[in-house]
Amino acid sequence: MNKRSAEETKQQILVAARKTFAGQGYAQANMRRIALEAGISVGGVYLHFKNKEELYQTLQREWMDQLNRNTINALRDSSEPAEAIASFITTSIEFVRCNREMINLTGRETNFSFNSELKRGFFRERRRLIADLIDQGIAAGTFRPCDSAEAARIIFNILRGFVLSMVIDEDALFSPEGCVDLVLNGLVRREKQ
Amino acid sequence: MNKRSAEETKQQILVAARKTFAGQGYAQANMRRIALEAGISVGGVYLHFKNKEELYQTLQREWMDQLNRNTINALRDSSEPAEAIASFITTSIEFVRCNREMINLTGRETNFSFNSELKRGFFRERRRLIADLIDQGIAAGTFRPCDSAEAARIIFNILRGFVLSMVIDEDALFSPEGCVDLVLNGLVRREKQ
DNA sequence: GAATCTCCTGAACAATCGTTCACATGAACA
DNA sequence: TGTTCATGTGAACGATTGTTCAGGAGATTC
Repeated sequence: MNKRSAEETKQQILVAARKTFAGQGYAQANMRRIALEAGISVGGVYLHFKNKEELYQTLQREWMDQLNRNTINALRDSSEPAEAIASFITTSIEFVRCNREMINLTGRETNFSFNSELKRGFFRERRRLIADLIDQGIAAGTFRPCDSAEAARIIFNILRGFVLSMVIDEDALFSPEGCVDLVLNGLVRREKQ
Repeated sequence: MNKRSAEETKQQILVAARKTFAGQGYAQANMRRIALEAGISVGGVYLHFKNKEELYQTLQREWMDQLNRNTINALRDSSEPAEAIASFITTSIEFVRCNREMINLTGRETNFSFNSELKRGFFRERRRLIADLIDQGIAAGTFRPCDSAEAARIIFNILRGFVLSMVIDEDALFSPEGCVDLVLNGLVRREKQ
C-alpha cells in the first residue's frame, strides 16, 4: 500500500476538496469524488476529517487567513487615506482574481448556516476596517464628512458583487482602478480641482 | 376529489415553489415538499411542469419581468441624469427589499448553467441601461467624462452585492440614499460647490 | 347512461449520497 | 518474531431524491 504521512494525506485531501467543491459546489461535490481526486478511499477521508462539513469549514478558514494577511501587508505601506482605500480595494480584487478556486467555493454557497456564522464575523471585521479608513480620511480633511459606516457597507458590497460576478458572469467584472476612481470621486463633475 | 382548474393549480404550485425554493435553496427543496405545500400530489406537479428545472425557470422569468416593468416606470419620470441614476438605484433596492422570496431564490443559486444563461442576458441589459444613463449625464455636462461602461459595471455590482447581503447577512445592507450619494459624489471632499 | 377528456394520486423505481465498520497493511518497537 | 498502532480499504447501510406510470375520479358531451 502506498502509505503517506497523515499530514501529507490531509493536505492532498484539502487540495482535492478545494478543486471539487469549487467545480461543483458543496451540494454536488461528493465524498467519493474528493477521495478519488485525493488518491485515497472514502473511508480514508473520514479518518482525517469528521465529515463533509468540517472539510468545507477548513477550506473556508484557510482563505480568510490568507486575505487577512494580504490586507494587513497592503495597508502597512499606505499613509494617505485615499491611498489606503485604494489599497484595500485593489488588494481585495487582486486576491479574488488570484484565488478563483477559493472564490468559486465561497461565492457559490450561500445556503449553510454553519457557513454563515464564520463568514459573517469575518466580513463584519472587514467593514469595520473600511469605516476606520474613511474616518481617518474625514479627520484628515481629505474626505468630506459622511456616514463612514454606511459608506463602508457600500464599498464592501461592491467587492461582494465582484465575487459573485466572478462566479456567475465575468462580463460584469470591473478594474480596481475604475472602482477606486468612482468611490473616491463619484460621477458628478467637480467644479474646480 | 377537490378539483381546481388547471391554471389555478399551476399558480398554487408556483406559490409553493417560490416559498420552498426561497426557504431551502434549489438543491434542498424537493418536489414532494413543493407538492405538499401546493396541496397536490407529486405526480400532479409533473402534470403542470416538465420537471424541477422548468419550475425554477418559470419563477426566474417572473421576477425579471416585474423588475423590468418597475424600472421602466421609474425612469419615465426622471429627466436629469443624476435623478435617473438615483431612480435606478432606488428602484432596484426597493424591488429587492419588497421581494425577499424571489431574491432568496435567486441570490442563493449561483450554480446552474441553465440558470446563468437567462440571468446573464438580463443583467447585461441592465448594465447597458446604466451606461446609457451615465453617457447622457456626460453629454449634458453634469457628469465628468469617464468610462461609462466601467462605471455601470461598478454600480451594477453594488446592487449585486446588496442582493447577496440580503441573503447571507443583513448587517451589510445599506440605504438607497447613501448609495446614491456615494456614487454621485464620491468620498473625496469637493473644493468648491 | 355511456364515452371521453381533464386533472389528479401515490406507490414504485432508479440513482445518488454521507457515513460506517469489519478488515487489511506496513512500520515501529519489544 | 510477535505485538501494537497508525493508516487505509471499499462493500454495505440507510436515507433522500427526481421522475414515472398504472390507475382513478369528476366533469362534459353525446
